[in-house]
Amino acid sequence: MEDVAAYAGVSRSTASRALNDDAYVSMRAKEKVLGAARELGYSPNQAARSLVTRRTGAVAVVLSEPEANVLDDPYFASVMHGAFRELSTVGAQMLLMFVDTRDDVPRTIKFLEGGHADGALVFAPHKGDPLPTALRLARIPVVYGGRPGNGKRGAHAVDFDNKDGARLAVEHLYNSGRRRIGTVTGMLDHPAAADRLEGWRHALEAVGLDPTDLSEDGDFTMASGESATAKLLARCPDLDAVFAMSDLMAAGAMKALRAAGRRVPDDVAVIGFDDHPTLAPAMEPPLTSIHQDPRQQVRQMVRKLMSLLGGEDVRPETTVLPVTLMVRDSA
Amino acid sequence: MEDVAAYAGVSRSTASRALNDDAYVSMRAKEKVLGAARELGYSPNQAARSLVTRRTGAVAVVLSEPEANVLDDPYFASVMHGAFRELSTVGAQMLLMFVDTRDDVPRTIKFLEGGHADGALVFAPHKGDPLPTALRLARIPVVYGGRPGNGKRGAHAVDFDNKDGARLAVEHLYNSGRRRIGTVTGMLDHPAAADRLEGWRHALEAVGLDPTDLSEDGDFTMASGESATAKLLARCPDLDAVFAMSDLMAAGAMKALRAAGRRVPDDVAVIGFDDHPTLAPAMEPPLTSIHQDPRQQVRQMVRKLMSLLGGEDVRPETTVLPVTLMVRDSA
DNA sequence: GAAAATTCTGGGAGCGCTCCCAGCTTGGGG
DNA sequence: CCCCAAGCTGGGAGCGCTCCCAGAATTTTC
Repeated sequence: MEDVAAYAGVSRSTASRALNDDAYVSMRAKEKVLGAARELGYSPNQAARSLVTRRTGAVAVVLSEPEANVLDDPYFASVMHGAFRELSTVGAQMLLMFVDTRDDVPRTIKFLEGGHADGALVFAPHKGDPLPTALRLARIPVVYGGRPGNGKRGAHAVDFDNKDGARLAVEHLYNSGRRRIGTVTGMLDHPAAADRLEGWRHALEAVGLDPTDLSEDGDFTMASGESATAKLLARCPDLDAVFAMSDLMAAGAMKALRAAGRRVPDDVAVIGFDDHPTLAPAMEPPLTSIHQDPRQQVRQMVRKLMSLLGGEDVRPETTVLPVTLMVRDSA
Repeated sequence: MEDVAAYAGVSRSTASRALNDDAYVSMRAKEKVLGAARELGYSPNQAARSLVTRRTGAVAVVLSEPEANVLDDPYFASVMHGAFRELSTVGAQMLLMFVDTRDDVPRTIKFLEGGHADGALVFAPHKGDPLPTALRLARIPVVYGGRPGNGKRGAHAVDFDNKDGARLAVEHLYNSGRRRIGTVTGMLDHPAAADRLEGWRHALEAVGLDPTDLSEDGDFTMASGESATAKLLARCPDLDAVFAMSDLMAAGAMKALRAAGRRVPDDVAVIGFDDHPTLAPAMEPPLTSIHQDPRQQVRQMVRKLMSLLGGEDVRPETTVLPVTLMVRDSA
């Protein structure tokens, strides 16, 4: 920077101010500095800057989820890409971290404490996940994607309206004449799955149907969707609708239904959750699904984190994003 | 650190040495320092360390690929996760960057030049991608995943044996009696697709078959696999096998075949490429595919990058990883 | 048992930047 | 015409660490 300043004929201080467009720099000086920087191919040393500003310009994106789920669920791909784009717009770098095993937790905390990142965006912590507690102790600015599992107050989060999504699904099925509406859940220690289950149950009861025996547990994978649906079918041969808590499980459900000789949607209707832009319309038949927009979720999360980092005294709360029903052919 | 040193009753220097387990520190001093650090909950300031060592401890993972592909192709999910795990083992952080548009290139370069990362792992640059050239000019240590598009010498890369994969597919199909073996390509400006196409053509010619009219261009997406297969079928109604250059396109091919009333594998055999651990076996029928191991690729890439960063004078070369044929039911 | 080698320690310098403060310049109001 | 506020500039300090070097403590060697 010294060189740039010399080349521009100003002092280090003025150069620094110009480069960071601070107040109190004359137009002339600013232009000269910027020109000099360009000509000299100068780019500031991030480490030195961080050392004094105590900001790294990086945000950690933490996926606290078993490996298999993150790998297969296209929802996470959307999240990662959305996070990158949103962080780009605020000039932040994206540090990606996976937390698969319990061993990863201390390492992640250690890292975050080391000041490598200014804050973190944490996705999908499930019930009993030690990460949120550790994070809170470490006093690191964190925004959660989805309601943090261990119902802690005082967390900043952006969630989808999972309960309402389930209601939309059930009502749509009910209105098209279905009366035996089963569900294939996600892992129930996962708040989203728990909320969807609750929404499903309430919606059934609201229209006077009995949820007993109509729920089978899955784990968000396609294979689990298939086996859960098979079990459901064995237990309730008169099943006429399946609400799967992810598109991937809906795909599994369709496989099971096909294997059992049921036609979709003629014999059994299927509704998914996620409305993944390529997966859902590509299915056979195209999947009716609860639409949620991960990009919007990430945008809100980034916004929240930024105001947190900006020192604003944001009240910790969970922002709930609406979901909608996307009707295609499967229901 | 000063505090830790004082608490341990040694000097700053000794504390630093102990923390970085340098040579020439007595056991006693080391233990005291480590103990003090633990008790005081000290964790070193990365920025200060970077400033003097000129190392950040972070590696950028760059996905130079159109958005849609990265989002949908489960191959990239495997790559990201593998990269994280491999980088973890060498204590490096993972900075994720997507390069979708031409505008992203200068920003990416700027960033890497700024010394935010020690090196980069760059995936899937296609022909005409300006990134590799820019990267070379910037003298940043880079290892490519897949052969870099613009056939530059002097690049470090880890690729799969795409030609041989195509050969394996064709030979398997030929040996099971298929004689009209079509292919659905990926984007041909993508080296992997180009190599697979060449392998397919050579293999056909090697057994005395004519590749004319039997190739249709796709772009690695499921939709393109479907439409390309439909076109292939229209042109060559006697088609009895499809070699799709990705599992996702194989899924599309199956859809098209089903729509045309062809049975798989009875009428038309289908082989994919990637052998994605959850996608391929989940298909109906389970997909025969060319198996490649992204984890192994990433491991080699990280190893290469590390020796590059370690100052070793590694000869730039493309390491070629073998692929195998995974036989399931579709062919 | 002294000299030489070896292991260990502490202080000083400096990495490249931002921030604070003092000072210098300009212009407008009393 | 002087004073004071506001706009702008430059130098000094210091962020928290690692590295270098000189010197102290310990061991080895003849």
